[in-house]
Amino acid sequence: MQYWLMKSEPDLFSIDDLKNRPKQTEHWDGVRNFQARNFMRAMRAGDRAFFYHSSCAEPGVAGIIEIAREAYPDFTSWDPKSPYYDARSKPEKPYWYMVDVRFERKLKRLVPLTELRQNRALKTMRLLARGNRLSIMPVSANEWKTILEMAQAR
DNA sequence: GCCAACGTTGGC
DNA sequence: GCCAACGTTGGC
Repeated sequence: MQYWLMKSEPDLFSIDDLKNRPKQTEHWDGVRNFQARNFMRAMRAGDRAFFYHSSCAEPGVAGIIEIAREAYPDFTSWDPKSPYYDARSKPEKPYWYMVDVRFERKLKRLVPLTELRQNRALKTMRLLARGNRLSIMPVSANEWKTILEMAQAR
């Protein structure tokens, strides 16, 4: 099983929003970056991901989600009314992809970005790399474990 | 709202 | 294929 981190702006879509969806499942649309798209295509059903809250008062890791369906074409990409519309993408030749995610649980507390930065065990974590803006990225087993432990502390 | 950092685009 | 210009991300 692989581990991932997926960013979302909680004002638009938070972990509680996912929790309140029917079947606690939702598709992860709107990814318009090649690296992030390629990571999504590498995801397998059953993989776990951290749900990360970004661009908000307290950015950080909020909870755990499961990959419920592997990558399939992001249909918002050929919908002219969607803010994620991209003329290069057609139903017969999709350009962008999405996965379905299922709510697993919230962490006991949100682990804020400031704490992640202070933890020496996470020194090489991709999320914390200078200038990183990827919205989807892999997480190592050690990083995963470290962050789970941080959520239990305090 | 600012701005650093980065990805993408497009002229050449 | 280079690289300047532009747009976007996301923390602060």
